[in-house]
Amino acid sequence: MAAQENDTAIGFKPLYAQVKDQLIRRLVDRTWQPGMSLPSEQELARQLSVSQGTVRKALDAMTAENLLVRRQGRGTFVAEPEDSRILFQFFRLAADDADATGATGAFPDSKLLGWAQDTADKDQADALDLEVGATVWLIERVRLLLGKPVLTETITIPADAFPGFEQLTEIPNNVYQLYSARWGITIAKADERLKAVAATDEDARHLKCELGEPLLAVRRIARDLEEKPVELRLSRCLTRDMHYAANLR
Amino acid sequence: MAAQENDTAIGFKPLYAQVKDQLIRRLVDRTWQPGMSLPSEQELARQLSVSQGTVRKALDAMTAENLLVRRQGRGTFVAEPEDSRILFQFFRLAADDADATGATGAFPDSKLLGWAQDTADKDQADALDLEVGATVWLIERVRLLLGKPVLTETITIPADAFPGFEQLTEIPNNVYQLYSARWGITIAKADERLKAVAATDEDARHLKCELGEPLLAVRRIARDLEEKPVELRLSRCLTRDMHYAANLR
DNA sequence: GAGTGGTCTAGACCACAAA
DNA sequence: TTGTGGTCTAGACCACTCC
Repeated sequence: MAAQENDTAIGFKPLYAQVKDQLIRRLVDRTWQPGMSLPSEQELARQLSVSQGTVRKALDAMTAENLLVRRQGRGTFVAEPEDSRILFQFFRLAADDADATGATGAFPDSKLLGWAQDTADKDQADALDLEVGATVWLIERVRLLLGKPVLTETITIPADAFPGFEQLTEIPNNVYQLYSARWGITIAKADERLKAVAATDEDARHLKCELGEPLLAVRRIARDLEEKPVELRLSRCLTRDMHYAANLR
Repeated sequence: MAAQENDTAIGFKPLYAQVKDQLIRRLVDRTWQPGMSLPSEQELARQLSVSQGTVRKALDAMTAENLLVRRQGRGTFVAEPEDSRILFQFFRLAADDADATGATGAFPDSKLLGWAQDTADKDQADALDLEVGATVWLIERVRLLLGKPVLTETITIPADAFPGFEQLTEIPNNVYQLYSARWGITIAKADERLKAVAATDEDARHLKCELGEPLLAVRRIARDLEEKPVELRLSRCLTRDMHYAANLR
């Protein structure tokens, strides 16, 4: 492989980790785009001058991180942000009578309240690694399940990372699909912080609930393939007949 | 390995999965107890008549599930329910000013409110796979961080699974440690459901908060090595200066 | 120095999908 | 039939720990 013989240096990485880094680089630079198939293990091993087993270890790790999808007999593919996966991976709200895995079965509909340009305040700037005052886009939506409003969400994204955003005429339900298709941005992981809060006037209006009713507030920072924060999403969820599912292991 | 040649049968499992099952059986029957070291990979491979690579794959999987701890040069050990691991793995509440990984740094203190025997209602019975009316133990505690009450918790466990529970004179802070040491029960994973609720009279008294203040309600079902539910834990958390951390990937 | 897990290799055979 | 990923094997060398 492309010679990385730092053995005693602190920056040492095993070969398979170096291979993984190389492969992720190809995802970042869009050499391999969502849906495309990668070369076979044998071919990659030859290209990188490592054994097939080492390539496999890198591919397995990336598959575990939902970056790739492997199908026996067919090949290895770059994961796509289809509704079903995004739903399972990033939408942890489920009806109380659904099963334990956390999938709702249906993608929540969206009612767009509006979107506009703004400047980042301290909180947004910290979350997105921006300067205070940097230009951002705000998107406000109410999301519905089976026709009923279940949460409001405010999405903040840096204008710099999404050039031409102002030309959009509509915001699709699945914005991660949009980020990928329009700007080549892959959301790879997200960190969420949950709190219980009281419904404000505005919450009550949007969610048709009582003023002061307890809501689940979720603060999500979504990151791209390089762990760079690219989206801040604040949600406020009605949890009368719903719950947020988490699996600890 | 102990001959399991069902190839076309629907119950087919790869060798390494069969090996893993075998090893877990030895954890369940306490052949290997927390803190003990396992035989070396070579030795296990010989015992089970498989290659070292196959054993390794099983061991790696179990390590990923926090059942084992491997230390280069020393050996492979059965994971212990020490405070630091339990804290990191099962306690997702953190102060807002802590870092993003979800560790609080300190194990929350406990103020025991009492424990008593009771009979399982429908909800408890469903959660723990019991008959309605089965005998259970209830434990009520308030937990404190830096001296301040942050949550109340009600633990329900089946009396059958914890014989001699009535002889306890105190309940330690880390009950998973107790389950392990006293009854050989290992908590391997847990599913949590979160909701926002309003503080009741009792909540307000225990947490020194306002009546009706929004609290984060966490319903945890903890499972043993065989995925059997062994504990139901209902928590109600003050999240004014705290949050529940979740990582989505 | 002996023994352990961590990494890497090379090659075999299988199940599966597509042509 | 061909090519893919999935499994399994056998053996090498390294880094680390303990004696």
